Amino acid sequence: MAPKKTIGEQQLEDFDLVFKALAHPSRRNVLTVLQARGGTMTAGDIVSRFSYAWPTMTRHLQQLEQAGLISVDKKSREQYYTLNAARLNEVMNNWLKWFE
Amino acid sequence: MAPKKTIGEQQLEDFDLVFKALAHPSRRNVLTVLQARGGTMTAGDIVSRFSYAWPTMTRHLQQLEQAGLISVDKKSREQYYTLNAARLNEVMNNWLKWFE
DNA sequence: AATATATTTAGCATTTTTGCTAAATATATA
DNA sequence: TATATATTTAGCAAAAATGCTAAATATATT
Repeated sequence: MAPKKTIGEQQLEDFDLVFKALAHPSRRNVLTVLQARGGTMTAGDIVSRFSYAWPTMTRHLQQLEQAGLISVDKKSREQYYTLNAARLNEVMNNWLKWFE
Repeated sequence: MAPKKTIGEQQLEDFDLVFKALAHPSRRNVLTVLQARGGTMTAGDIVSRFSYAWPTMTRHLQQLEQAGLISVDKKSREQYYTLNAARLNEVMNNWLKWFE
């Protein structure tokens, strides 16, 4: 049978993934670089702006993707990563609601 | 001489400490428990609501304190921890500004 | 003074995260 | 078909985070 998550459980899971993704400064930087450059970049463009080996960045990007903060679109050989700012704001504001 | 941090450097450091503190679900839970119970609790009250050994919770609380998300006031034997919701909202909103 | 209460510090083992290099895959170009 | 380009997967070592127990500290009570 399907996992059947309640809305609260889903939200808890979202908070977990998103806060874990945002825990590393370089992952936060990826998001701001994406935002600053219009929202979409290829993996290679992103890698070239950081001093990480490519596989290291690949993994950071995957974590951001699992959290839903970026999405990928493959075009021929290149991966286009797009910032999901709406999701970022939504999840964070949902969490911050508890502290208003 | 004094470290002389620019405002931007200070903010970067804030983001680092705050996001690191929020990375662990139990630390986030401590904040919501504090909020739900009026904003202030003793260390013992907090410990009793979680299934951690006391030293483990002590360390979580110290991390939250270093991030400025809670503050402590010692009264005789007890430590009163108080949620700093204003700081939480301020730091988070400062960061989220980049993605508006 | 002796004991009880509230909490922290020290030290250690386990798990998770991070970053790297080497190898693999997939698509494009010559 | 051979080679170049873009990127991921596998596997490992080092660093950081997490949780525990035992011991220490500090204050209150008897």
